[in-house]
Amino acid sequence: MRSASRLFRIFARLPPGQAPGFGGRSPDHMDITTIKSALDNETLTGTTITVAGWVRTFRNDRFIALNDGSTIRNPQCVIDQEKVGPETRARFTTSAAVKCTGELVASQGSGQRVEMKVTAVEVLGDSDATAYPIQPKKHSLEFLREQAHLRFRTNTYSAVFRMRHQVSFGIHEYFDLNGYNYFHAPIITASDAEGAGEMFRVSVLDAKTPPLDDQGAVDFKEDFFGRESRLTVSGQLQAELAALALGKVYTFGPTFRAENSNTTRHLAEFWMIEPECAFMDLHGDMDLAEGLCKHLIARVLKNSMDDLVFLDARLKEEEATKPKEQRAEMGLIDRLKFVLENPFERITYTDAINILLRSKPFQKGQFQFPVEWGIDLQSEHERFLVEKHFKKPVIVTGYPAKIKAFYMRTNGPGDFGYSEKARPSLRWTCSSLA
RNA sequence: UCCCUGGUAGCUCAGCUGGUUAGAGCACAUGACUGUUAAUCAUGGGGUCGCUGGUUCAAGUCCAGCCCGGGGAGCCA
Repeated sequence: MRSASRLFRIFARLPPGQAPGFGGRSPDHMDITTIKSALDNETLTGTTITVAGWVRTFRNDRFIALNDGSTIRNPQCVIDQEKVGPETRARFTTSAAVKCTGELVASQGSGQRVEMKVTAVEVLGDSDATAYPIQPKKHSLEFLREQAHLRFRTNTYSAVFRMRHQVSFGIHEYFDLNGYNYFHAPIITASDAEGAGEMFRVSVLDAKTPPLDDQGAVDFKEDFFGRESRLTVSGQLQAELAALALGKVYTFGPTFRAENSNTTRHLAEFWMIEPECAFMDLHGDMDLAEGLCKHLIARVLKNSMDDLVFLDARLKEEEATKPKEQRAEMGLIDRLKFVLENPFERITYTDAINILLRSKPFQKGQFQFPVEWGIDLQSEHERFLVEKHFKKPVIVTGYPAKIKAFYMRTNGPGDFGYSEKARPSLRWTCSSLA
């Protein structure tokens, strides 16, 4: 292991803007080439390199399919059976850690451009085949969730986490390109953000016998901060203050909600983006939101195509098990491209209600919840607008003030009852991207 | 919290209207294999059918309660 200070000196010597790639070699293991660069960097073909990764399968007593996490692709390392004895070959079990050195040559078999002709192989870590639960086959997400320590070794999880990196990085990239300052709102706070959600309490008081005040209530003056403190549900209030001096800021950090809720869209811990901008109108707000979605999609399509192709196929398999009328019309990649290439629909709340009132599901009485001006849109209404009517992301504005939060801006005196705050109804599309 | 749905081998699942010793693929073990692509072939081991109670000559199968998972709704973002 190189020390942190040594690494820093290596980075420090590089010209600005140049990534320390070392020709595909990582800076902390100078002798090891990532599989991604071995496959993509054609100048490496014909050279001798070393790769290190975990065995996915060992075929025909001869071919190690190796994965190192840099890509979803598993190149095959071809063993010379006269040099690698049966005792060693028996250790190439699924998930064993292996280091291979050899020449990267044009593949003799079909299915890949290059393969490694191994001259030296070392098993760095054995994997007990009788105890290892992940097989080279599709597993259910429920099962993988229970194998929390091993799930990243699967194509599905590793693909998702590589893409999460691309999305997280892209969020910072987008706001930076647009002149926003990354703002860190407090995570432990006394602010309840005007009741945005149920909060987790942060306390060092003894839960069984807390100190009490004169009225018999818990005395939070005795607590760590001298007052009742909780985990943040929103950094909005602090970000607004910063925006009034810095102009443009955004938050992107952990947020906590103690809702008694059990759906895939509700997490107790999630990362939230909150841009705050001085001197911006509603149209700028909508442009910013649409631009962010498209920036992230474009970035993922550019940098994560291997992973998307895999997830696209996985989704198609799952869709095929559903009845025809329940299947999604578009695959994952097609949907991403569709969102990227088409402008988002922008309508007012009143338009949305009118569309719903004229819709087939409403007239046939298929909506579970009533539709009339003044009610809040239910999930089924938003889904109809996005999935059936417009078939693209929709932004609904101009909600009746009565059903929106008080901090949202109204259109002004005389134009009663409307909120000007954009309500990005794109969440259905966005959430299904994940 | 409500609605729907499921729980059978390590994993994914089949098991009809209740009826002999509960099956398949994968995984695992042993053997074979110098061009395989989730390799293949042969042989083998592996089960408290979620739990408890009930109906019945007989329950994986029917009934009730409970536990756990998944999907949806509400809540919320």
